[in-house]
Amino acid sequence: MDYNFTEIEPKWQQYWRDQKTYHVENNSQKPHYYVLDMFPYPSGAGLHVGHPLGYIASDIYARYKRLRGFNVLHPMGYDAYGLPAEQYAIQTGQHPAKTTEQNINRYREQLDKIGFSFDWNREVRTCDPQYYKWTQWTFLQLFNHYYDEEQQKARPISELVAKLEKSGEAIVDGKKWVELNEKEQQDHLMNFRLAYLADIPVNWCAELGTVLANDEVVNGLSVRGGYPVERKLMRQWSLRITAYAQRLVDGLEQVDWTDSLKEIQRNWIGRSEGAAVWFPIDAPTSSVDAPTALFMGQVDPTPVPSFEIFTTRPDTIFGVTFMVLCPEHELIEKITTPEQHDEVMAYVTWAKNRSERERQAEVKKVSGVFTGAYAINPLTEERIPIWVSDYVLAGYGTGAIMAVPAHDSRDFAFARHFDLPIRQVVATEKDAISDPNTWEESLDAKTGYSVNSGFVTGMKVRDAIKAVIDKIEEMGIGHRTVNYRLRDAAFSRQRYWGEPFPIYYKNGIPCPIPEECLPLLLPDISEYKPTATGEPPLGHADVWAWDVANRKVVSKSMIDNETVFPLELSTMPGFAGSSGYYLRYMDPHNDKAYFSPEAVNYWQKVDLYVGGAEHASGHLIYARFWNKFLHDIGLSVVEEPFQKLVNQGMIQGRSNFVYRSKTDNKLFISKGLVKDKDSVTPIHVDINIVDNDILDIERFKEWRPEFADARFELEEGKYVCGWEIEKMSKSMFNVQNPDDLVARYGADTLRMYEMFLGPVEQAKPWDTKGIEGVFRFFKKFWRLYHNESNTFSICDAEPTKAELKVLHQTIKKVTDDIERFSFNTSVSTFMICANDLAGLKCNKRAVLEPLAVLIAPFAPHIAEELWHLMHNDNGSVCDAEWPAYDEKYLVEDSFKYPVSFNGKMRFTIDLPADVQQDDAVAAVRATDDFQKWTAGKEPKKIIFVPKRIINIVC
RNA sequence: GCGGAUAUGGCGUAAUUGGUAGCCGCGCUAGACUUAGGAUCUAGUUCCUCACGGAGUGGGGGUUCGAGUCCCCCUAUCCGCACCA
Repeated sequence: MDYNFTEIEPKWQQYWRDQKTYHVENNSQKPHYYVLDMFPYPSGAGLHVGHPLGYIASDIYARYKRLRGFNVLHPMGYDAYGLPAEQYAIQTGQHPAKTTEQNINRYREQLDKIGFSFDWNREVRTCDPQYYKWTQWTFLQLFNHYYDEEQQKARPISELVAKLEKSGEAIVDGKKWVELNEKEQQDHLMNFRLAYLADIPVNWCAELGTVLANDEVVNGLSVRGGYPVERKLMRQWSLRITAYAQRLVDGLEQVDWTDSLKEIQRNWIGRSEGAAVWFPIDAPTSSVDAPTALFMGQVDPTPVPSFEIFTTRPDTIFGVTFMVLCPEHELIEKITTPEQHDEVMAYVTWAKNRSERERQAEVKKVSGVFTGAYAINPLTEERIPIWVSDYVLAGYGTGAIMAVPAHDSRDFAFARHFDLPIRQVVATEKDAISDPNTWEESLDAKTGYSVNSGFVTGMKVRDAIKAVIDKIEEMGIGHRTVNYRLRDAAFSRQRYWGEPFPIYYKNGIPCPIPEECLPLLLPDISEYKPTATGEPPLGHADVWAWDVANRKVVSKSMIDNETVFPLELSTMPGFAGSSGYYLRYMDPHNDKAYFSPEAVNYWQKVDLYVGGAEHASGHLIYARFWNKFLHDIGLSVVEEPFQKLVNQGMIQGRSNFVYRSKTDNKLFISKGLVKDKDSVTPIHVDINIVDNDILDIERFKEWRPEFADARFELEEGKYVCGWEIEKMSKSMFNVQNPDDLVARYGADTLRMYEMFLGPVEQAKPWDTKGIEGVFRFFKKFWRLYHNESNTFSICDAEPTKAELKVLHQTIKKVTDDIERFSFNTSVSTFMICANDLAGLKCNKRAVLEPLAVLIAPFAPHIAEELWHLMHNDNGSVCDAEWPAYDEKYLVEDSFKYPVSFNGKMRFTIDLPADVQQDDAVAAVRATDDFQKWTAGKEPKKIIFVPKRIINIVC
C-alpha cells in the first residue's frame, strides 16, 4: 500500500479521541510537566499557517515529554472576549456569543486536522460564565486587598482599616479616620485598593468608543483598527500593578526567557533610581496657601509651600537654572502671577487640546511659558524661575522637574529656545570647564566629575549623586527613591463583549457583589453601540440593577437607591480573562474554587510557554502580576508562572504579483520580460493559483471576470510571477490556509514542514516551495517499512553495525535537538536517516521500531500507523518508551587516523573523542605521512586539541 | 535618540559551540525508467577559472597554531521603547 495519509490521519485522530489518549489526570507517579500555548482569539478569518507554528512546536515537545515518561498537561482554549466580535455585532446585529461560537468551532475543526495532543477535556473559554466567574472573583479579591509596603505583599483591606482605626493620624482635611463619613472613608481606601476607581488620564479612542491600555496603543493609534487616541481624564477602574513593579523586575531573574524579552519587560517597567526633592516656592506676588500634599501621597515636609520633583541626577542640583511643571500640574493655578496668567492659561489649554499623535509627532518642537513665579534651590538658595512646558509629562514622577540645561538634552534645547542660563556642573575631566553657552549639545553622560558644585566639587559623578542625596535627606527636604515608567493598568472598557464588573453603586460608592452571587452574567442587549447619552453599551440593558436584599439582578426600573442600585456599565478588558487561564486549566471544572490547592500543588506552574513576542509588554506582564497577587493571597504556589518561554517567530506572507501592461490592460507580462517597471502595474494574485511562482493561466482567467480574456507574454511557455514578503492578510491574497495543505500533503507533512522552515523563534516568510521535499521524505520513510510490492514487511534479523550506527546517531541527534528546541535540524536528521537506511536497504525491526517512536512527536499519524502494523494493532505509539542511544555505536571501531595536510605549515588529524594526548601524538609520529611532511625535522609545535584534531606546526 | 537581535550559495538553512564552511531541503543541470509526468531513481550544483589554481561566512581591524563562531570599529536589516527627568 502506498503512503495514504488521507486514510491514516483521520483514522488515528478518531482513535485518540475514542481511547482518550491525551486525557491527563492531576495525579500520577510520573513526574509532571506543563506545556502551554498562548490560547488564540478566535477570529472570523480562521487559522492561517502562522498560527499552528507554535502549537506544532509545543506539541512536539509535549509528546516527547510524554514518551520520556512525564505526565504532561497540554491544554488549549480560547481567548473569546474581544473587539472584533463586537464590531461585527454592531454591523450585523448578530450576538457576539454566536459569532464567537461559530469561530471557535471553525478553529477546533482546523486544529483537529493537524493532530495535536491537547487534552480537550480541559478546554476553557474566557466568555464562559463558569470561567469568567473566576475572573470576576479575582477582581473582587483585588478590590478587597491593598499592597502592604512593609510586608511587600497584598493584604486584606480590612487590615488597613483596622490600622487606620487605631492610628490617630489626620487623613483628610485634618480629620482622623473615625471622624470621616462613609463616603470619605471609602474614597480614602480607593487610594490603596489593588483594583480601584479613580479619575485618571486614559487613552480614549472615540472611534471604538472605549478606553485602551497603554499596550493597546501604538504611536497614538489603536492597535485594533488604527484609530486616533486622545488623552482624557475619566473615572475608570484601574489595577495597581505599579505596586508590584519591583517584584516584576526581580522575578525576571528567576525565569528562563530570552534576554531580549526580559529586556523588553525591564524597559516597559522602566525602573530608575534617583531622588525626590522638595523645592520651596518663592512667590511673594502669588497666593499660595498652606503646605499641601500634592503628589505621590507625600505630605510636604517643609515649613513653607513647596513642590516635589524627581531626578535621577541629584548631583546636578547646583546646575539648576529653571524649573518646569507639566501643563496638568495643579500648582500652576496657584503660583502663576497675574501678569502671566493669560499667557499661561492659553498655553495650558493649547497643550491639553493637543492629541497624543500631534504631541508625539512634534516632540522636537520646543514650547512653554513662564509662570512668573520662582522657586528656591534648597542647596544654593538661588531664586529660579518656574516654567510650564509639555515636555514634562504628567504621568511620570511628580510632573515637575528641576532643569539642568547643561546636562540634559531636553533642558538644553529648552534653555536655548527661551534663552535661559546654562551652567556647567559636570566635566569629563576635573579641569575641563568651558562656557556651556558655546556647546553644541548637553553633556548627559553619567560619568566624569562634578564642578562648580559646592561641597561635591571634584567628586566623581557617582559619588556626588550619593553625597547630594545624603545631604538632602539630612536636611529633611527629600529622599532617595525609585521611579517606574510602568503605569497602573486601565481596567475599564466601554464596551459590551467582556466580563461585567461585579460592582454596584450605592450613592456613588462602588460596592462589591457578594462572592457567592458570582458569576454576574453578561446581560443580552438590543444594541451594541454606546447609548444616546454616551453610556457604554450595557446602558441598553434593562435588567441591570442590583437588588441587595434579594441578592439578584433586577430591572433598572426598580432602582430606588435604598435596596436596589445601579450596576457598573463598563466591562473588563481582554487581558482580564487571559491573565489566569493557565491556572484554570489545572482544574477547569471546579465550581467551588478558581482551582483546587491539590491541583496547583501538583502542577505548580507552566514549565514551557510558547507564544508570540507581541505579548511581551501586555499579557505577559499582566499575567505575572495576576499570579503574584494570587500568590500573595495564598492561591498560586509559585511566584513566576512561566518558567521557560519560547517566542515563535511570526510567519509572514509571500505575495505573488502579475504585471499588467499600462498601455494594454488585457496584457500580462511575465516577470523576466518586464523591461521598464513603470510600464506595468503589479497586481496581487491569489497564491493558490500560483505554483513555484508559475501562474496557472486557466485558473487565473477564472479567478476574476475581468481577467477572462487576458493575454500573456510568456517566458518559455510559462508565466512567471513576481513576489514580495508582506504581512499575511486576506487583502494581499497571500494567506495560506493549513486545511488546503493538510488535504494535499497530510498533517504529518505540514507539521514537519513548518518545523523545517527554520528555527521556531525566527520570523520567516511562508513559502510552500519545499513542502514537496518533506512529502517525498514521508513516502521514502513509508517505503522503509514496505517491500517492492508495497506490502508491509519488516524482518527480525540482527542489524549490522552500520545500521545501528545510523539508528543511534539519529536517536542522539533528535533527542539533543528536541531538548534545545531545534526542530528544524531534527527534520534534517530524519531525512538523512531515511536516506542512509534506504541505501542500506535496512528493513529490520530492531532499527525501524525505535525509529517510529522517534518520529512520533513530529509525525504522530504515520508513527501510529506503522506502530500498529508492527504490533498487530496492539497499543499505541503514544505509550511507547523513548529510545536510548548507546555511545559505542557512534565511535569508529578501528583507530585509524585519517591524515590530511593543509598545504601550509600544519597537519590536521582526526581523532576519536576519548583519545589521550600522548597516545595521539605518538600515533601521529608513527605515521609515514608524518615523516614525509616534516622531512625528518622535529616540528616547532605540536598542539593537541581535545576531541579530534592535532595541529603540527613545522 | 536609547535598548535588543540578526547578517553564511540562486533560496530556506546547517556547522559537534574555537577545529575540513556550506549538512538537509528547495531550485537548477544532466541522465535512467516511462505514451506522458508536477511520479520515481542516479549524478552534479559556493564563486572565479578550459584547466592548474585561487577566493570565500555584510565591510575593516584584532586575539589565536586555527575564527562563521571570541574582542573592537563601521554598514545594513528587523524588533522593542521613545520628551520617562
